[in-house]
Amino acid sequence: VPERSDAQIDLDRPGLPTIDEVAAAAQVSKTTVSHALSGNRPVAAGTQARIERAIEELGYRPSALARSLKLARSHTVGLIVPDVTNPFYPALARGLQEAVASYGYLALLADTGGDGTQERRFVDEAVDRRVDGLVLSTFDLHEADLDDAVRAGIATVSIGPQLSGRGIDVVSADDERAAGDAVEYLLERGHRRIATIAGPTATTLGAARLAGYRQRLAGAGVEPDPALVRAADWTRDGGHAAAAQLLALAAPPTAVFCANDMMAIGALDAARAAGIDVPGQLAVVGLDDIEAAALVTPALTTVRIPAHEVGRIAGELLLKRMEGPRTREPLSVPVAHKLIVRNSA
Amino acid sequence: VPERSDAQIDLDRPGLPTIDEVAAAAQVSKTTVSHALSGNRPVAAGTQARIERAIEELGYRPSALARSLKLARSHTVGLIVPDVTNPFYPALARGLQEAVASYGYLALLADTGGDGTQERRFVDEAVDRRVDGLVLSTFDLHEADLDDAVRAGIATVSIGPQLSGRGIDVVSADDERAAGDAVEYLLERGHRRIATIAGPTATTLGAARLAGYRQRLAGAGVEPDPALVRAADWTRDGGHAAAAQLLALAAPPTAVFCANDMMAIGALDAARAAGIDVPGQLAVVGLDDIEAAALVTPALTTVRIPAHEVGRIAGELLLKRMEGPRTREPLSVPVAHKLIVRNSA
DNA sequence: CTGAAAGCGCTTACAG
DNA sequence: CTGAAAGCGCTTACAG
Repeated sequence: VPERSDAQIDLDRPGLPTIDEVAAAAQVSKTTVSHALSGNRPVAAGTQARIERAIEELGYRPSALARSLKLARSHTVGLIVPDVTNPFYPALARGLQEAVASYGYLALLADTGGDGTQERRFVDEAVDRRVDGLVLSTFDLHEADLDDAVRAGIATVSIGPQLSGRGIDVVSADDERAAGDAVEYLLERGHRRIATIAGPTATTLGAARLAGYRQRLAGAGVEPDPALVRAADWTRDGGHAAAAQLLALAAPPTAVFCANDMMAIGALDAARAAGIDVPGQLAVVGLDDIEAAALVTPALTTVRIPAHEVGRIAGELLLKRMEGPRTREPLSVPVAHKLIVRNSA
Repeated sequence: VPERSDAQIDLDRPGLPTIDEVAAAAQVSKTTVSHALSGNRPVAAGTQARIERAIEELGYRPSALARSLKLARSHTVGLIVPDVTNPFYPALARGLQEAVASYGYLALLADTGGDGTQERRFVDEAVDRRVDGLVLSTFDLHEADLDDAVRAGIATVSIGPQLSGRGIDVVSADDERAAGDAVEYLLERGHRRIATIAGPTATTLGAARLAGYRQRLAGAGVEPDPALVRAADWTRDGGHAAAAQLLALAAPPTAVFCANDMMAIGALDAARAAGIDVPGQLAVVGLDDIEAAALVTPALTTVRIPAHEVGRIAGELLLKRMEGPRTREPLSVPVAHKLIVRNSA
């Protein structure tokens, strides 16, 4: 007669079974159950089989909470971004996710809306939950806001240079040059009256891209016109409104460099609404190369920053610190950008 | 001489201080530190002050991990959505977040890309991490996939009716009627050749909205034409491609009902690319009323499903189960939809 | 008003 | 090849 454990999934008892219940059902110690699960120590074949059957029958799922507390590693990384509806960030999230998943880490996504209070709140939350790693794409965070995270030994990487120092790794495109290259292309096409729709200039990112615009224009000996510089909030809506103002000028620009693709797509909307031909009457260049850039009409000429790769690199930097030795000089990994010529300029 | 604790933030010792270190610094037991923090028991004013000073000086942050293990509540809710770049879902996430935040819960966001494997993976992850609540906006999940979650006592709410049963609460618009009302509006405007760009018809949501289209057309005595029914993948890109096919028909439609706004915006793109006037030559109606619907040109006529409110209600259902008595009949909360007439139809 | 001790569910050094 | 026990960092029933 084959012996059958009478362990069964008990639907009356609330909660999931614990390792002790599995041990009892398989008639071994929980030490052995733990090793059967982890493979950290050899377990006799028959014992292994009994344990696996018990796990199956009880529907056992180890508590990641208890495991994390014991091991002092949560196998979780946090990703804080300003706007999940901007496809740049989900692409980055996927790159990160893929990089860390094979090492058993889960990436948690937090959307701050670019609000500094929310940014700090999520960092605190991440510290309290003892994430192992943190990737920050933030606008209003300062190094001091990360003191607890650093002290907690949380591996941290900043997307963009604004949070270097304190042992924080950085992965970053050269935003100033990327913006400059976009402007350069417009200059090459013969444009001289080139506007920009900048991001919020109080942010490091917005300032860098604006600087690239100004510097390249100056390099070409083009007189800067303050009326051609508008700041918006990185969104399509913001880009639309800023472009509408530019088009209403007595002397409107013949081209506009938008500091990200979402605003560039908004500029396309504005041109269409005003009956302005793109690129005939207004050339539009973006920055990022989100997936939608290729899909809009006209397809957007832009400078590609490889979001997925940025996420992947951030994940690899995290893994080096999470899996490797604790102290290392902070790394800064540059990411190459690339002009993508389509139909809008 | 005022006595000063010599407790200091020790930057050499890795990791955050524990409650024991705070207790030692404040010269009390950790029991008292715990109560000073929670307020669950009165603490003498002087003691409280000493503890607070020690916490401050040491930079103590309680471990949510240890707390969760002890209390068997993680104060975390998970939200699983198919596509964060569709603004409907971030809006829903914000509604959920706001509802649960005041009770001390954090909402974790997972983006599956509509992939069933990812959906199951995130549910398992949520169970392993012992989240207290789970909100599911999924396409390929079945009730059996939630057995572990239910057994773990995780409060669960489904956005849409596809996961009712097993004690799961539901918050749902009447998708069939919402779609029907969109079609009704087109009928009232005199259209008879009405196409639809449906969602994936294998999904409950896609099927319901398609059924609404068919049923209302039949009710009006309009002969159904299979050539006017196209399925796409809920994205702007998908909507663009489907609309292009519709417009290339020998007998193109005079109106199209799109099963969500993102596809409707894609249809607008396609019409523009083909030089088709909207609404003159093609009326376009969407469904959802995402923020962008009001911003596109022409502004989208659509049927509003209040994403933020859906999220809020989901949060309230969760809270009832998480904070209240364990067993209750599953609830199903209907959400009202509403036709929003703008310029595209 | 305060503390010693047990226990949440795991992992692993130590022992046999 | 396997087990008893300690311990991760908290909370709380029990006791004084």
